[in-house]
Amino acid sequence: MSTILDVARLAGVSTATVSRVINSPDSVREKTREKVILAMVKCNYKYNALARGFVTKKSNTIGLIIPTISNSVFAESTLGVQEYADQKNIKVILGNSYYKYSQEENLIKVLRESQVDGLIITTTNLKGEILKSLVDEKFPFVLLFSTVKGGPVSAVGIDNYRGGYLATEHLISLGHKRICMVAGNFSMTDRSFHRWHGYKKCLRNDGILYDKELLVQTDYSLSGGRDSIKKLLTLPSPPTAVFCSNDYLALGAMKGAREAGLNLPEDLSIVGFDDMQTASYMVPALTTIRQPAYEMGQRAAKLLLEMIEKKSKPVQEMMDSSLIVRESTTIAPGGAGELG
Amino acid sequence: MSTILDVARLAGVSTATVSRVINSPDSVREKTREKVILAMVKCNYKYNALARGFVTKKSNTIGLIIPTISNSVFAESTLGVQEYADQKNIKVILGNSYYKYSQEENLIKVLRESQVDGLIITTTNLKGEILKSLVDEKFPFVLLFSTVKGGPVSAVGIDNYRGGYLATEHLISLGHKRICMVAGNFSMTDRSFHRWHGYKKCLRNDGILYDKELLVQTDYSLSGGRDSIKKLLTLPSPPTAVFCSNDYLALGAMKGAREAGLNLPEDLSIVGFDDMQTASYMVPALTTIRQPAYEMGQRAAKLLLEMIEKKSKPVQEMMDSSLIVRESTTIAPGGAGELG
DNA sequence: TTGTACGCGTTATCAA
DNA sequence: TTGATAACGCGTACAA
Repeated sequence: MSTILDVARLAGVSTATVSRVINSPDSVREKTREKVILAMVKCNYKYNALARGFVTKKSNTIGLIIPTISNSVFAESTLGVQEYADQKNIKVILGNSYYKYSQEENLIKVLRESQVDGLIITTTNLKGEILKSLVDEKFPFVLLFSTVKGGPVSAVGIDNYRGGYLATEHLISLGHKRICMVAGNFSMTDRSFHRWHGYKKCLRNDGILYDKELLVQTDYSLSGGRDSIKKLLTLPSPPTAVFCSNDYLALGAMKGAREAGLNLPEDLSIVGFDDMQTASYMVPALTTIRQPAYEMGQRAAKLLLEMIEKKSKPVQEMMDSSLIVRESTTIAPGGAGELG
Repeated sequence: MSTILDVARLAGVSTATVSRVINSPDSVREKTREKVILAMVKCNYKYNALARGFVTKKSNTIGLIIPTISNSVFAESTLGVQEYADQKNIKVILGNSYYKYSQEENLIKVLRESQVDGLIITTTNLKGEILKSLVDEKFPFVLLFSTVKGGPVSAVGIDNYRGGYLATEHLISLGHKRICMVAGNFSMTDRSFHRWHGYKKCLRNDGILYDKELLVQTDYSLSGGRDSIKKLLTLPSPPTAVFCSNDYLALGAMKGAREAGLNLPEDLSIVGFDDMQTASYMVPALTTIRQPAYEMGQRAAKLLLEMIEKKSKPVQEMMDSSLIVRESTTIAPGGAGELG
């Protein structure tokens, strides 16, 4: 593999000149430039970005840590990050934490050793020591899908509490009183926890007694949704509606409910969370809380690159989320809702 | 940011000794080691993997190029690659080509400049010049989702021709005669092209005249599937079955068919391709050709790392694919199939 | 077991 | 406009 030194020798110039034709072609006389370029093709020269990073102390690489790429909402946000980074000629190294804090810790360590210029993290543990140390060392990073309010941390996210509230409110407006929740494990994600808080608060505001039997925590999987709803449907007084803290759980719940002999949506109204790309193609089409995952990824990338570039101050950005009503929710059996 | 030199000074040893503590701790006396480790924590030393790569000429990083992370089959394969790489302490830089060859070319260039040790590519253009140049320069890479037979290229994939054949055979065995195909654009992916070949050949072998009106090419999207099937259903002699070259198209086709007033699966049998994670949760559950995407990712990573390590010979690996019969296919209306 | 000294490919500074 | 050269942080012969 030839280097600028080889090129320089072949062209009869110094390495500095070769470097100049690469980085600021205008600063070198046309005649010389042509000589150099010719030499470059002659020895099939390939630029070494790593060596550059070594001296400029910039790798032009950022790290992106997500729970798992197989959840499509994170695939969407990843796409947003990538597209923005791409357009700024920044590479992105992807790592999955699998919702495990130890894995997240390790990824951060490894990525920093690789001299990434910054980090975008969908964290599993907002209170973790590792995030504190990033702050202490003024290492640029932004949290994604996580809204911390105030403090020295950049973040982009939505109001998960409000999302949970909206979902529940919708169900109540349809006349539902027995509303259960299938939630992602609180220990894995505080987003799910906040959605549950919104759910609980809404019930309370509408004078519905919170029944802790109506909450099931599970892992974010299709089968988790299916098994959870089946369990809930065996309760002495079974629910007529369910709020699932993501769309996979909702899709699983649809299957579970059908397997339990229910008709959808008549016998069970279902609300999801995320609005994944296939949500409107489900049967029945899924009512859900939309999260602009792609845009969030883009914003996070923009914020991070600004922090790296201009050493700008931490910013928390709250994106809009909204209820998308489709076919999976309907009036409660027996009791009439606002529509009845 | 402190370096081994700082650590060395603080510990009163040479940089070589610090380096040894990091890379082969056993080769240094315990007493010395302790001194060094103490010094490391004292100055909050962080290892610089980039500098190491610079001297060892190994970045311990590989590049992964896929069409788009928002297709869940590529998310699965990406996960496979990542998990294998992770376990070998290799980082993965991810890039999306969006099915565009120019983008793929550019990614390869950028990743090589970043000194990745190798590349895993789900290519959009098997005949492209850039792949040839990788071969010529003996740069380690393996193709994923692409089986080239023989030649100096490593690849892991499935037999797409056979997949198309199996899908069609299944439909024919159910008594279908008007079988259409909704395919991903052949210009974007030769996988789709090979599946179509299998489809065509199977029709021919069973004495069914191939009707080119029954083929629609579209982009790999939900709406592409929906719109395509709607168009096909307006044919004078509409199809009773459809083979879609991936599961997104199939899901879209389900929606389109319903919107056209059909009952599923009675009025239209649908076969997909990939067996994405939600396939069995669709309504009706999708009959499809299973592709072991996760395992393929793992194999590709293993192959690549072996090539990098041992300079091993190129290998083509064909993974198993199989027909998974679920609920979306049934006996042809009117005509009785084998089951009738 | 430990230290010295050089090299890796590039940029940046300063001088010409 | 161009050249000479130091510097970046680490690994590794080779020497001690």
